[in-house]
Amino acid sequence: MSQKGRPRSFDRDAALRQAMRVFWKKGYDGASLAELTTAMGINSPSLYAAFGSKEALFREAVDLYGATEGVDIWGAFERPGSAREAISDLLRASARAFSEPGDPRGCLIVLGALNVSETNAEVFRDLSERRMSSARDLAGRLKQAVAAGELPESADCDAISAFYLAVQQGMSVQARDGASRAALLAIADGAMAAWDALTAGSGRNAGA
Amino acid sequence: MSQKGRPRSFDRDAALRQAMRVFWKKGYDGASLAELTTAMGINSPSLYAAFGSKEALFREAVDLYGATEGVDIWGAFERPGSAREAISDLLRASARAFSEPGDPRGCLIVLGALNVSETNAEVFRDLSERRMSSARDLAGRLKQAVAAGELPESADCDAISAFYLAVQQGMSVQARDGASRAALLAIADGAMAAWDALTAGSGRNAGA
DNA sequence: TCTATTTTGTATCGTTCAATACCGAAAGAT
DNA sequence: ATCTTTCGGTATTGAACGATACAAAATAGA
Repeated sequence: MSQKGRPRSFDRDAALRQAMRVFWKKGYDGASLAELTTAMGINSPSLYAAFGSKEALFREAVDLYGATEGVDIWGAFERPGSAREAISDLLRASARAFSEPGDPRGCLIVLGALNVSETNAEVFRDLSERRMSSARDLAGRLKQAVAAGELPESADCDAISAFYLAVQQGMSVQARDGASRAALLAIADGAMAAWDALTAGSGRNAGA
Repeated sequence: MSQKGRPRSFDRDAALRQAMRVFWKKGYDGASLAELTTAMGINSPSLYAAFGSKEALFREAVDLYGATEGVDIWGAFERPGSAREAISDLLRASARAFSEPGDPRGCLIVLGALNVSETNAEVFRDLSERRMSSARDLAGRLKQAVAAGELPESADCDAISAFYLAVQQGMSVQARDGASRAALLAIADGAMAAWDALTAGSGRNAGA
């Protein structure tokens, strides 16, 4: 009923998966239409008919990334367990995801567009908001732990969240530089070494 | 004696400084020749005569960045003091440099080229090597502290170095997302909260 | 003053970019 | 079987890209 004319001859989901991998590897600006259409196995008119534009295709690709890789990485936040376990699992899952053999290295949401140009301003904003949304999710999990009495009231949840997210983002950079899975896991463990001092600290500027 | 023909009518160093700021803000790929020449106040033939190519100009810009911003950030490694002070100063100086009013946010060496394309492969490699060289410098300072008896033999200097560098790299990402100076400094302090546990730990995988 | 040498500004090179016009092909609807 | 609708493939669009050809302009040395 919905299918009136000539049916599409390619798998839209499979094509989107290939596009996601190209964006993941090359970034938004670095991924050319020629490279995208080659990887997707279609011609550019088919791409525009099915996805609208390069920017719209990228948005769908990022959504798909969140629904696949993102679930692997952030899954610990849905499962029961302590806040410490959730963050440790987040970092260790990130280390594994960013060094998965056969996959592009690092995180699409972090590496997809870090420089603003005239053509990618909206894309940068979208990714930036996703990153900041992750920070809010992480802080929310910590505040929940405070409310549950798991962490002291003095814990600076926003600062702790920003710190652990910075570690995860730095792992994306080092993954691009070829860091081994063991090296990334060591970074994750190193970050968890701060947990006791961070959560027991006096909230504002515990270190120094 | 060396000046035979028509003298150059612009200040090469000043033009390079402007080029550095454009690359810093837009990245290597995102900085177009038109934008560079406009900021430098010259035409493209003058750019090519004075610097050779866009890639060669970028290399000189990164060298200048290292000789100016880099000195501010890594200065603590030349000054006397404990390894802990050196790393704390490194992170806090990074937080300040990445949020300096009037300057582009984040680090040119981290953000200049994180996606590899056909035209920037050598640029990516150059920046990647600079990042890894920083990791070696940081680890070297830690090993020096171990040799001096300041840190225990069990300290995993490479892992600690990778962790703190990841924090610094993540700070560049959050600086691009608009994080305040206070937020970046809080990340630096949060990372230092790991120091005691990291350096006293059993070398391999202290956390978890 | 004349020649050699280098820089300057204009105008443009060929390539690649994202995005379409066009038309024949392939399906459902009647 | 014919009409309508949508898709596929070829060819191409105008704009922006990095990089130069060229000739006038400006200096040093003769």
